[in-house]
Amino acid sequence: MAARGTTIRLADVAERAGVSLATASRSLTGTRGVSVTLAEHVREVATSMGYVTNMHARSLAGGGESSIGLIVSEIGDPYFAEIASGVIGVAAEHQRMVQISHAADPAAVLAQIRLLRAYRVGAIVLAGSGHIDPTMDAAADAELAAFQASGGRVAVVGRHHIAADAVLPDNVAAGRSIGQHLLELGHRRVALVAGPATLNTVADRLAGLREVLGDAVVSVSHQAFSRAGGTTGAAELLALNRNVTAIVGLSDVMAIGVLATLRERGIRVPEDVSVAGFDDISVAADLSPALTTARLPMAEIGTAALRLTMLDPASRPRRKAFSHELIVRESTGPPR
Amino acid sequence: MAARGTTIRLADVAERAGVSLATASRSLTGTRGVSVTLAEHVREVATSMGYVTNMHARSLAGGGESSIGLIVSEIGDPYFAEIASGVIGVAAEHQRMVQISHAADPAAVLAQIRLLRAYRVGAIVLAGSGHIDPTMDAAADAELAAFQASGGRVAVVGRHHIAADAVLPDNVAAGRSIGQHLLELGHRRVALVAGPATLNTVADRLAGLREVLGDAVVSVSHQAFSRAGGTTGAAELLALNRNVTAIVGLSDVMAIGVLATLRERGIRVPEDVSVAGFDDISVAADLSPALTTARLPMAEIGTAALRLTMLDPASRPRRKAFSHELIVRESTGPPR
DNA sequence: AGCGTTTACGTAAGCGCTTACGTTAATCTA
DNA sequence: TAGATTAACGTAAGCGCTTACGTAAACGCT
Repeated sequence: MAARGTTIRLADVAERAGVSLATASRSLTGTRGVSVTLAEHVREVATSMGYVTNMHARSLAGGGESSIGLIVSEIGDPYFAEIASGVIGVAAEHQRMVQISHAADPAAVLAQIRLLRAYRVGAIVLAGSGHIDPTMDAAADAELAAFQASGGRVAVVGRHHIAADAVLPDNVAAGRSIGQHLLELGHRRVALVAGPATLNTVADRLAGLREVLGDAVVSVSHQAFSRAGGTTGAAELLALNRNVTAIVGLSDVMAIGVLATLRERGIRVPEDVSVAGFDDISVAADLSPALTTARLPMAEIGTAALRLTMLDPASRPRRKAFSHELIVRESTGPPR
Repeated sequence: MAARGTTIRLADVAERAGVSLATASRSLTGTRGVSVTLAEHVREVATSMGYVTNMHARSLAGGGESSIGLIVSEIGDPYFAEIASGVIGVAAEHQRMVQISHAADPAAVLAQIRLLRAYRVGAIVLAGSGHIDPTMDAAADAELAAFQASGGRVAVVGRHHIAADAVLPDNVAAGRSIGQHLLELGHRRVALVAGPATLNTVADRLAGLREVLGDAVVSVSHQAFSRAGGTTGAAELLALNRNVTAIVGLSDVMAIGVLATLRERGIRVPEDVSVAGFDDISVAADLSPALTTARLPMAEIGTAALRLTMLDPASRPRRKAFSHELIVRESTGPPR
């Protein structure tokens, strides 16, 4: 909170401009009912005095636009950073602030939703994946439901067990595409380095891969959904020595970890083993070697999510599907 | 704003719990003056009723912790994403929300500072680079000064023309290290692909490079401080055909762009030309080839910036310097 | 010209909360 | 055990703003 009794109130501006508080308020908010010249005058006085609206007071009184809450697992992760970029872009178009929260586990998500509610945000975009087991997200879902019941809007990205607007990346089909691609190249022994099995995103991608690959999936390692998870997953896999000809990371970030481990061990990609990922984060094309991946337009998904919350509240929840695109680059090739 | 007349107020909780508004407030905020058992009872009632504090009201009334404002050029850029991650981490430790704003040019920065002020944030972290010409940032600086005068705290990362806490990455020394490294490898014709010449960050890195490289700098291209800027800068350079043996991008992101253009043209790195960058963003090690760079710990810089704002206000402004570390990887080698 | 409308403002009632100040009962000090 | 603290709670005064309502003047119409 700003201290110092020097804070300039709207009342001060009104007095200095020789008008009532009401007129001053109307002049600044653009509400009609004030002659243009007077309004202009008030605005000049306000500017000259360095007046700054107190959004808290404005919100309390019922005016003002609300801000947007965005919950991500980790903003340092390119996947979420790109979603955030999309969300912030749209928010800025509408003069809305975006409050970003980190929340990696269900308890943290719940806490952040509570906080966002306390801040009376108008909408919440939940970017993290939902869990297969509905009970894990139950508390958070209940909190979101209460938020919606009180007029708040919410949009989730990915499958969640909650009646809210949703942006759905087609993870299953993406998994199929990657699997198909590998199969066509001739791979019959592929390993998967995945994130936590409890996440819908992971489960869906896994389902798509398995559907196409079938018995060709000879190993699945569940690790943290991060680069570090990718490196340990790959290391674990190598220790198993299952003679795989391809490894797919369940996200590009994980695939980057896989690539790192492989490089470290002197295993060539794609000559010795092929590697693929999901998402097509922007650096995917610049990796060593450039990563084959199933592109899902994260920034667009972010903008779409926020846009959903801004539509007319009627006939919700809405869902918007996003299809993927297989991007074949250098990290995949025929098996030896 | 939440709609529906169903909103549960603290007064409702107080009534239901059979206590006064004041006691209810004290129970929830932890203020002493209430017997532990009564406070506990009130809290239970509040929870059972699904009460959610109205932060706007709380802030207006003078209680409550304020949130943090963070201004970045583009959250999708790993450089800023890592800073943001650091800031959000510290903020979470203190139960503070972080409001993130995108602002790429001085006018946008000014607008965002105004908005942040309106939201009565307690502190503002300005992550974007300052400009060489003080007049470009004059308006924003004045706004920040006013913010500080009214009790707000501000921390900037990098050189800015304002009396505020600052975290200073040693860009000049980083430039020297990169230059030195190239010189030692035997390079005598190096090109620089830089961001806007008006930015302090660019100017400082440039100064360090020039100090060491001297006449060895045969070309400097100023582009957008982004991957795209890197690609066009490299393309421009290639068109000039100056026979350079090394190219340094003024940031890793730009270097990535350079690498992309080189790869596209079939120019090998580092055999045909060496490439280096700045920052050591987390993917730098995973590039093709792994990028030699001057590491500046962005996440730490983010946490340090926010921490500065939380210190005792006395004896400010403070400045905290961050030194760099030369990370030699595969993208640099002796010239042909 | 007379009456209803609209326009331009002022007055004042909150929005939901914290906290200074009072009041009473319980605890302590000498 | 009387007087002084202290603890536990209630009362009420705002925090800075928006907006419903009221009023007076200006405007429109027949």
